[in-house]
Amino acid sequence: MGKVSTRQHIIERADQLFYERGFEATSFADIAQAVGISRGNFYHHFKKKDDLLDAVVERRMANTRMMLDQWASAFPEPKDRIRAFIQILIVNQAKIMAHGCPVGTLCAELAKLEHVAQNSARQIFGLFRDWLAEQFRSLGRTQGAEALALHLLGRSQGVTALAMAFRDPAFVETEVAALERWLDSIDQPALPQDQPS
Amino acid sequence: MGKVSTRQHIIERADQLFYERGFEATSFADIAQAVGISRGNFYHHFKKKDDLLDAVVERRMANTRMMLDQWASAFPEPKDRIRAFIQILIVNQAKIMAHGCPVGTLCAELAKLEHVAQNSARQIFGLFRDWLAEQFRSLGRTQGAEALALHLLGRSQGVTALAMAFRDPAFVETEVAALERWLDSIDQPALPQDQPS
DNA sequence: GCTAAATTAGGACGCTCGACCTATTTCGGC
DNA sequence: GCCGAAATAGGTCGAGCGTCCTAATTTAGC
Repeated sequence: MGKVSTRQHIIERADQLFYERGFEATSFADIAQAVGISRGNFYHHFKKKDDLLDAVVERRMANTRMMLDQWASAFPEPKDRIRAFIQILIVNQAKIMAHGCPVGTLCAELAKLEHVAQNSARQIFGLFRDWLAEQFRSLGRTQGAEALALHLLGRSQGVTALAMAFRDPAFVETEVAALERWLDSIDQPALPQDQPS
Repeated sequence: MGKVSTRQHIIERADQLFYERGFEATSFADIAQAVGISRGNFYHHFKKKDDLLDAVVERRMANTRMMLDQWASAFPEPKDRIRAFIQILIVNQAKIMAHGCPVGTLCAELAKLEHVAQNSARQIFGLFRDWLAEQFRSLGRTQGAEALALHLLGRSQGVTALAMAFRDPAFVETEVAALERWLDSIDQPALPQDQPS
């Protein structure tokens, strides 16, 4: 039936704990206890803690891709798709105020540890950046699409950082409203009849 | 004599290492080695690691106050003061790309550890918020001064987050330029006549 | 149904950590 | 110059960590 493999179960719980407590602060014993298996069993699935981290990052990549695809199929309009991205700040507001952005905080931690996996973690941001850039391109902003994507990504990261520090729901809502106004104000240039290069 | 007390020396090095490597990842042995003292000597100055963290946060608070005061005395115009804040992103660009914002990353780490000192760390953000709000008030924005301050603080945090992840100097410079344009666009309402002062 | 492989359990290791302790040295007030 | 306090050095302890190991159990192929 709904039996998920132990390996998958480990990855899911590790994903959650890495998010809530951080990578270094989460021990194998913590995860084993959360999954309900022995510590020894652990090492049959993941020899090194870094292997587990790789699997978690891979899972987050896959989940992110799924989410982006889902938005793309749910919303035909690029602006609605971008709005869905902005709305994560509201949908996950409680978690964000408690533990920040899963991607941003992981990248920050790995950067401080000078961990090899920080390149992989950065790629999750890359997924959002590229997807957002594509939406802005669909809006006709073929020129600075990537800059717009990075701008929005950065704004979103800033909201999560202060949300975590101040834990003020009103701030999050104010900033989300500002982001949506910013999005609305983006001009959707009429397509020129011929491309004057 | 430039002789600084051992205690002060410890705090300075700990401040630096907490920033570069993170609080938990920095051990007493690391700091002792950096200072050039024995581990035993350490415990004469700080009984608990949390005591040292408190001292580091206090130091950062004091340094922040000094920096803000310095800006206030160097720039009579509120907009120039705010511009000085924005320019930290350029002045500390290299450090920020390597280790992020000292305040933001510390708050994030302490939040994940559910550490008692996260309230103290948050106060450093509070210093910036209040100081920025005062500048916006001086600009005539008495109404939404704090919201403007938090907006700017958040924008700055977002830049540091992506700067750390992507390590792209061009992104930082683009966003700083955007922030300065945003600042310039803030309307400075004409003072009403009945404001003699 | 047998057997080899996959899975699980749990102990053991070497190490590092924060914390504590006891000596020894340095220093300042009188 | 004496002496008590401050400062420094370095050892030790228990706990927790990632890692590894061996043994028991379950599973799957033929």
